[in-house]
Amino acid sequence: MEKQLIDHLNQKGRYSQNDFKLLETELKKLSLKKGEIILDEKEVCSSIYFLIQGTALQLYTDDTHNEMIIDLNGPGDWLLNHKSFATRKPSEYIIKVFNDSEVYELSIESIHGLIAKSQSFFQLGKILEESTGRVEFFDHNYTPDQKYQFLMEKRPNLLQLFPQKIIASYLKITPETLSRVRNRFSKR
Amino acid sequence: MEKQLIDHLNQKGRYSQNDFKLLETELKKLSLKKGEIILDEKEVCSSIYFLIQGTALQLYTDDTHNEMIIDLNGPGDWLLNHKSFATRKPSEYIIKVFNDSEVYELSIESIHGLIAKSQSFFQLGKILEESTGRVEFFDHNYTPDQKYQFLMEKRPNLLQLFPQKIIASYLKITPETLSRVRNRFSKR
DNA sequence: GTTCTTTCTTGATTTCGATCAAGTGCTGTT
DNA sequence: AACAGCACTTGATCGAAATCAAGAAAGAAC
Repeated sequence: MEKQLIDHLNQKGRYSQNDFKLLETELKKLSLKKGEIILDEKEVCSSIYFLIQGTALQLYTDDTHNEMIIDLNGPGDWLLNHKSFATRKPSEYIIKVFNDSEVYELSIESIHGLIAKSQSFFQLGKILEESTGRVEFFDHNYTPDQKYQFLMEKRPNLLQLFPQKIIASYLKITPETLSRVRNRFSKR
Repeated sequence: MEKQLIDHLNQKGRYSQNDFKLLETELKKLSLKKGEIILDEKEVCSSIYFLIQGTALQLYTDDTHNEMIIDLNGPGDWLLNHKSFATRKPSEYIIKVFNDSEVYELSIESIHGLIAKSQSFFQLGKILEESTGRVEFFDHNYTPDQKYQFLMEKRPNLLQLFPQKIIASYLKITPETLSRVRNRFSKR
């Protein structure tokens, strides 16, 4: 099992050596090519994925065929649609990798099995709930500057991982505006 | 137990007569005066509340002391902070009633007890996940007109239950703009 | 009832980000 | 090296919603 996941779990909770052994047998490592889809629209989210390497985005296509990006992810993030996972109903959005990526897949059945064997795995629920990386610019009515600041503070790695037009789309601003924001920030 | 809750549960899942009996013993009925706080900031959300009568709002105060309304609720809605409830960490926002209200309180201990007695109560998890009434204007960059349309379609009752300045705040638009939107819609 | 307060409406003005447009620079391909 | 294609920058213009301002309407208090 990758050190990355071990560190992540140790940081978020308490797991024994035996827990890691149990977990290891359930993980499936997948290598995905740029653009491959992890969870398609209308599909039920029945696994969670730990992003070891690469990048992923979560998006949907609205009525006017715009791709609306609702989350960006980098190494160490969990990929799943909470709502679909919990309700067993079709996902309203797509999760796909943006670059060639490596992920661990952990199915819902595996999770149930693990919990049956060790109570430690109850902690997974909390991790998932916490780790919606997703910054809520959305609740507020933030200005482009505030949104960018937020990203710099909360998820600076994303700024390195994605081109600006993707960042701009995620922030719901135009690439031109993002360019001007960055220009302003660089002069501070 | 109020018919309202029975109907709600029957509509969302399958419960036996006995389930209802079990549930009834765990419910605590509370009468709240206008403005009373159900879940305060920094408090852990350790109960869920079914709003029988009245109205409630969920909000937080940002750095510049504006009250940011993130959800509005009417009779038949569940009140809770999912994230705080799941992670057992302090809530980032407040839930309070807007008018004199009646609610059923169901504690997390009660829920665990109920699930131990009847598997039916697993369904509660799904209900809660589904019933974030919360419309996501936030993911999109909707215009005032689109936001209002959304509300009319998805949660028309809110328009009757709250004054326009509250609605406007929820939609992140000014009361002036809301007034103009309504004027436009009335002429269609 | 009358007054006081708050909500809502309507109009005029301003402002910020989108759009339109052109140019620069980088990367990969042949 | 030359070119094509794409990402990013920079400037000019436009437009929609915020802000500013005043008045009308609806409630609450007396």
